[in-house]
Amino acid sequence: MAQRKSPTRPRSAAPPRPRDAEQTRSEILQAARVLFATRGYANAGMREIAAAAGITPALVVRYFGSKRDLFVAAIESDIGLGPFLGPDRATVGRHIARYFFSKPVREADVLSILLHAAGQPDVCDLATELLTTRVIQPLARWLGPPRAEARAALLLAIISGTWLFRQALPMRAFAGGPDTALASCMAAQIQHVVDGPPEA
Amino acid sequence: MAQRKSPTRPRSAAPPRPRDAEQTRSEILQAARVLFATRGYANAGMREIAAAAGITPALVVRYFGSKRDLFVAAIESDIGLGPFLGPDRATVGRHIARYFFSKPVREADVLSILLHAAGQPDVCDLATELLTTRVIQPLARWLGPPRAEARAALLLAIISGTWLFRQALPMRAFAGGPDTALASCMAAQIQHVVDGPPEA
DNA sequence: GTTTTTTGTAAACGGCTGTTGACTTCTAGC
DNA sequence: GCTAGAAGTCAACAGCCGTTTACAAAAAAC
Repeated sequence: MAQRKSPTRPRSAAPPRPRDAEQTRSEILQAARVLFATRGYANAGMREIAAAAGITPALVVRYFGSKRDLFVAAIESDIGLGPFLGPDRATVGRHIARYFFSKPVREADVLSILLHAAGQPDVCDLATELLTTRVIQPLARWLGPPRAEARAALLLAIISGTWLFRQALPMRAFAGGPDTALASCMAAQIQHVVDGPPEA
Repeated sequence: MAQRKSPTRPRSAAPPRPRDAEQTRSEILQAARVLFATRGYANAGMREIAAAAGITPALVVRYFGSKRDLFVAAIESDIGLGPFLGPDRATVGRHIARYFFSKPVREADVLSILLHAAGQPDVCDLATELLTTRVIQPLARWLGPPRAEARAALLLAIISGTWLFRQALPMRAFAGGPDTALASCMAAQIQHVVDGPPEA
């Protein structure tokens, strides 16, 4: 029988992962973003997240406290349309559409994560607050009158709806790249809302 | 101590529900629609659905077999934009917007249920198939060229995004009635897609 | 070289889940 | 009235969940 050198590490086939707290922490966050985005808050389990990060679920708890706190940490870092809200208003529709349709399907994204928070009692309040203060309000300020808030909300709905069917379900009709007819339709539609009030 | 007349019904304060299989079945379906729509497929439990219908979870299983089959039964009855796809194309945007913004927040709706299917491995295939065959394809036929399918997908995204933020999260910015600025913006936006290709 | 702190694992906890089988209770047919 | 079957309840199952506790190993401090 093969002798085992130590009872706690029976085989050294997998080398012991180098202990680096900072990298482990970021790997947990990355795994959480991917799984929250693709499977939703309820369906992404702690064991699944831990396995994707290559560690043990107990360690996830030790790093982030609880699943809800991990969710908060996964989305509070980067959210918002800030990079698009520059002075060039004439091409913002094309830029946004190109950005979203260039990302590969099923990639982690803050918007997907927030959409999956719908219906989860313990995180949907957080999601609505973040979407209001970090997306709708800055967008409304950038759009300006008339009907700034309504147009901002409509833009959020267009982008989120497209993103939802592309990333979360996902549907084949939304699967193409940035040169599809759908991407250009979306660009024109966004631009139409940005340019002016869609009704007198 | 108060004597109990029978061990199986200790108190007759609540009269025994009249036994009507057909009505019970429809009450289960209604409760399932409401809870699937508001809490999502994963978070709506069988016990919760049964309690909302006034019965026992075992009875739900006996009527519908499993949770997934109940989900199928709850959505397959009514789905589609059929009622709106009439010959009058000039006002369809206003009609759709008025319809959606007239429904009270948190009411059961097939669209909400389908959106909540995102990320659930056992039902999202069914959701994408239903949305494709019952919504996108009829809508594309009704719209006609050019870019029929892309425009249909975009319309689905606009409606679903608005509906998601209004019903599922829900966000205050989407909470108003059919006379709000957002409703009229949405109507104009839908009409813009229906009327013609948003880009040459 | 020894001790302390950090980084990680292993196993278990209570609680909730969908589902099942055995059991009552009401109702319709004879 | 009696009985067969439908309608419904009850208690329990196995399995998964997030979380906790106890412990091992690596790194750092002294």
